[in-house]
Amino acid sequence: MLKKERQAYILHQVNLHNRVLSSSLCSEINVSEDTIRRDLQELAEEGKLIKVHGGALSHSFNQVSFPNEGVYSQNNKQVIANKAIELISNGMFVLTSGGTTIMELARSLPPQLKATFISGSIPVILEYMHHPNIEVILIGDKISKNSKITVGSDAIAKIKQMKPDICFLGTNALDIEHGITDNDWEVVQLKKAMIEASKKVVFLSIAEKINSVQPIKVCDLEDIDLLITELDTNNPILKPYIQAGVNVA
Amino acid sequence: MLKKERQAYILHQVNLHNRVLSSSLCSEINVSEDTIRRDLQELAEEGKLIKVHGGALSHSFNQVSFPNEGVYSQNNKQVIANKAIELISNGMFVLTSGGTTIMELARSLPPQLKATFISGSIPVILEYMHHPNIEVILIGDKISKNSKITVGSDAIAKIKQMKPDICFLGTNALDIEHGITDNDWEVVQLKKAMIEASKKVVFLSIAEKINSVQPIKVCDLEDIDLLITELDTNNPILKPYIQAGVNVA
DNA sequence: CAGGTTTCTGCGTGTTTGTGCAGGAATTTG
DNA sequence: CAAATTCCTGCACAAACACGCAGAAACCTG
Repeated sequence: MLKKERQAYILHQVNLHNRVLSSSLCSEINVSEDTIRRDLQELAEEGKLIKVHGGALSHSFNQVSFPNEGVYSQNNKQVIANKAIELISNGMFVLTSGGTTIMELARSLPPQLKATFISGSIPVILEYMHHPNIEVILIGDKISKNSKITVGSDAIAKIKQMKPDICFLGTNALDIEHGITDNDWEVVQLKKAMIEASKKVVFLSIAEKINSVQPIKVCDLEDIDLLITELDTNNPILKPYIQAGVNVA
Repeated sequence: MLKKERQAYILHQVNLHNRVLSSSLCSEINVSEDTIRRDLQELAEEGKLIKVHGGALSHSFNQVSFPNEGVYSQNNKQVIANKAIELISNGMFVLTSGGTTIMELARSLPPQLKATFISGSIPVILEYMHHPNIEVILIGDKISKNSKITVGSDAIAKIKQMKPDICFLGTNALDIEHGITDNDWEVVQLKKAMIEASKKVVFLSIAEKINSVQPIKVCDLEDIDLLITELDTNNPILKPYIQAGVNVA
């Protein structure tokens, strides 16, 4: 990996997460900690980030601080993303839906990963495009402006032609009785096609989505190959799902 | 292998992968590392790539780095965009390529316009999405990271299924003898398909692109239904083109 | 076409840059 | 304050680089 690429990657990470640890960077990029430190120092001299003990901070971080729904939920999605990433290995074909949890997954992909990612979500695709080593395949069709995702029969047909190794789906609502449910008809059609096409179906869900129901059904619990949450696997909330035969991570 | 061929190959590789190592190039092309270095240096001086220690990077890699083409060229593009907009009316199906001139067109669309826009360029699509009244259709396929556009046989097949009312294409190089030329093979394939599919083909070109040639041919002058530049139609630069039968606006 | 000129390429020289490692100083943390 | 990180300094080594030179090819040009 070239020095400039590395620095661009670091900068990208800093701007996304507002912070970065040199230790985690050095394991992601696979270079010595010294190199990372020198990079951070250089970038700091150029004023592109703020170096601190143990890592670096985004410049914008300073004034903005914590207005949003917060680090809490963000960290949860980080945890989920990290669990999901372990399932991806080089050479895989990965199909993903849209949504903030998938975004977090896209942001956290290790830079040396070489795989092919397929999606119809514009924000997610943008994230994939920043990654140095992954191939990106965009599913085309009419764009639904509110969900920023391509929807329609062409998109569904295209998905059905594929046989991705694994499929990651964000979750809107998950319930022991009603399974996975959602509130956008067109998105549901897409998700159904994705589930059907994929060898392995993984749902990503933050805990607050568990035990809630939405009007339109996506699939049953049996169709889930793996459910990833930020919770520990022996958390009591998950117990009924495990008993119902759902694999949980 | 000739020098020009070699440099074209290098450029192609850089545009394809966003990065290139001089070591891998020299084993691919089978010339000494010095020659590669000299080529890279030359291309860097022409501003066609960014040279770094160990290889080179695509220009689009740092989206930050376009310190050139200032307000002047921007205003020119505004003029072009305004001329182009007059050709669009409500209910039309409009097919567009990517590029900065098309971006300017996308940004300048009047908010009350109700039409359907089709493109495979991610930045352009993002612009369309912000528009309140237009429908957006995204052409899917593998994303070429450097041109930020979907390329491949699927995209071409999809374009060929369409019959848009009008098609706006950015121009890389225009010459009285060689017609429209470009430097990215995959993009050229797309443009050819777009030209074939559309009822009316409009090329947008800033004056500095006129009378220049690139290695790969897109189409002849006869295939152009209308050429839009920022120049006045009786500007002497345009005269030979008008005499050759090109419609100019 | 002969002779000269320019361009292109590869090689050898020494120099610069990028990276990792070791050991001691500085810092955070409990 | 003690342990653990993290940081800095200097050093070593390999890879990449710049420069000059020489032979070969291409290209004028009268």
